[in-house]
Amino acid sequence: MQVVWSSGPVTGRQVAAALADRGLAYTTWLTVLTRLERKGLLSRDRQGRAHTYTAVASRDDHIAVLMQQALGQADDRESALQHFARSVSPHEAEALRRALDDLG
Amino acid sequence: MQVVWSSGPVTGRQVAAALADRGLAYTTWLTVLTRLERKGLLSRDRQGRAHTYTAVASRDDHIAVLMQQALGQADDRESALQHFARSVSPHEAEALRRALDDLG
DNA sequence: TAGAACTTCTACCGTACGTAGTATGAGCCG
DNA sequence: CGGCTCATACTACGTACGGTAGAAGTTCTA
Repeated sequence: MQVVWSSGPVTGRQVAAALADRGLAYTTWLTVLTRLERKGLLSRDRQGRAHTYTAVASRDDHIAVLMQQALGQADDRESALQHFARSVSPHEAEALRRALDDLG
Repeated sequence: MQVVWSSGPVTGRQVAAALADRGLAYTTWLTVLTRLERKGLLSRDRQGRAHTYTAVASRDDHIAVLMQQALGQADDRESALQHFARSVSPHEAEALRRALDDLG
């Protein structure tokens, strides 16, 4: 499902071609694209007879939203963030620290 | 659903009492507890004729798991973390920084 | 204008969740 | 010990969503 994102704006035909190895029908991919659009993850744009689908947000932005949603369930957001910080690898902790420093 | 966590080990009766304002049947809460147990979020323990349900992980731990799952969809985890870092409030960024520092 | 390409509509299946009734088992009290 | 009460287990129904796809309708284009 998310694989679609990686390749920039696509038409149904292109998706079906890119993921032909899964042996799914073309209309299946159209349905998937339509549902992703209804869900707000993709936007589309008619180009001649075909639609071109574009990701509304980058994958990283989308992941940030998902993480924020998880965080939203917290009673105490900061405490939850602290737990999360303890759950990442040292390498990732370092990356996170750098990112925070870059915030200024 | 998640409200159950906050109060430590509980029996079905206690849950139903605590959430009586929702006007749901007692057996509804039993079903919910059973499903949460099957899902691995709660563990239970027979205490006489009743079961006592205990959260397997704290809410914060659970949230950390959810956040990790979101992160797991990333192509480049560090990049995703950086995006996430940019999505938190300054206050939370500070808390996160402190938590990372505490990691040693 | 006919055919190809593309979409839209509709559909079926499985799974999950919200909600709850009925049946069954366990413990306690007289 | 027998029955009453309480708790659970089993089953069920509706809704929603994701995966999968065919049939019907629309729009280019040669």
